[in-house]
Amino acid sequence: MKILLVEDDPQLGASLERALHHDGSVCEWVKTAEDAELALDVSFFDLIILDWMLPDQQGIYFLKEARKRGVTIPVLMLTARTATSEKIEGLDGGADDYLTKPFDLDELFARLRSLGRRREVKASSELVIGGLRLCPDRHEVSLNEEEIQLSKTEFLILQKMMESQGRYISKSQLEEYAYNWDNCVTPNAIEAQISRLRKRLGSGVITTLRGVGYKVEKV
Amino acid sequence: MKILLVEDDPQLGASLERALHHDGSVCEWVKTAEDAELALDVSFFDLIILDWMLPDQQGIYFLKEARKRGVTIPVLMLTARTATSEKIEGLDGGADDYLTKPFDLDELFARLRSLGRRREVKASSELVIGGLRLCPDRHEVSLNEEEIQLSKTEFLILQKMMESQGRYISKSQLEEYAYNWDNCVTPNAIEAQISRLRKRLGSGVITTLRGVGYKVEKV
DNA sequence: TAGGCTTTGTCAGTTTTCTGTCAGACTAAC
DNA sequence: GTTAGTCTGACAGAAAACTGACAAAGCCTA
Repeated sequence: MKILLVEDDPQLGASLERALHHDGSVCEWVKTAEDAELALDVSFFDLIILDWMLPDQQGIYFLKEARKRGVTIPVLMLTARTATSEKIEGLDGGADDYLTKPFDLDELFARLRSLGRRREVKASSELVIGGLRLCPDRHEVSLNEEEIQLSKTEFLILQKMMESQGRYISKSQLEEYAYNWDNCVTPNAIEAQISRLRKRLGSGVITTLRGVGYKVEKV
Repeated sequence: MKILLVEDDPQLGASLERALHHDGSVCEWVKTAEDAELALDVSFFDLIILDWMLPDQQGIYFLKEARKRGVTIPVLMLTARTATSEKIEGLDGGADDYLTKPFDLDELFARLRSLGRRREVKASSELVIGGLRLCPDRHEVSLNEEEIQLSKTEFLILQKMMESQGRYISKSQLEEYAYNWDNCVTPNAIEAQISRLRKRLGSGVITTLRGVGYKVEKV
């Protein structure tokens, strides 16, 4: 895991850097918000550990700016402050987690693992709804542990529906997703695909709301 | 945001449920791991608040099992324990965040927002009046936790009425909203829709004020 | 390259569901 | 009791969705 550590306290910074290295992570340690910004522009990071107080800027302002610029990397804030109102400011400013000094290194690592895991989960992102399971990487689908063969388009459509997590998804959305608008197809193409999907998954898995769209039901 | 609250302490549970409702979230409160599992099988949630100690199972085991089964919903664990080793166990068991009792409600909300944001869950603007709940996002309606199927137009009309928050809303307003004036329909079209809505929601939910309009009553 | 198999969009016919209209009943207010 | 407004069951037209058949296209194998 590649971590950007933004901490101006030389002692804490050094020991954190050492500990992170020891933990098997790659760590870039910067001491100012300006350097942090530079680092973000230049490299890719999985995680940011951000001190609340920095010499050139409040960490929280740096964070807010970064979020505005579209940085979505998980951020764990460090601070000596324990006041709840400030924790809230931090979390609402875009932090994903929050730790008050002094803290236990092991807890820090556990929180980092938790933050990092989420990213991995998203990356591998097996989709599960009830007994239905879809693995985009492997291009596999199973229903109640039983494998089901789907064609390419059927798979795409089911994936899109499962990604929307129980929300109805319209035919035009599915069309856009499955055909990229390149191919002009009739709306009936989607209907046909849904019909074929139902034949394979059994009825009851995909429900229709007239005029709205389709969704995958928990079965 | 739809939240599953797993907490056996009746006092804490009740006050959390109230607070979450007040915050605009939909909250399903269960007291045992078994019920939590059931709830997960049946409904979709954006977030889980999980107590460490449950009557039938340790919350952490429940969580580990759920993660194994592919549940990726963010989880915030609640506990009276402050020992770091247990925090670590919680986080490594699949929790996304951790809060020790007693905690500040505002901090809890901030952490929930942070978790929800991470998931890129749009803060779904749930409409709630008494036991009636409407989620425009999911196109779902429930009355006293029981789901109710509505057609597209019925849904639109109920939504408009619920948005006007206890004020009477006239037939012509509803007509404008539901038909965009494109379709010239008789006022009776709305009356028919109201009649159908009443059939589904039960009488007493929608009241009429002659010459003025309709409103949704707290039930 | 031919033949067989699968995939998939289209068509057409069918089915399902929705929904506006009508007519007659009902109701509250005067 | 009258009247205007509202309610609701029945109905029918329309819209949306479903599905079997088919054919074009792609792919694999011999």
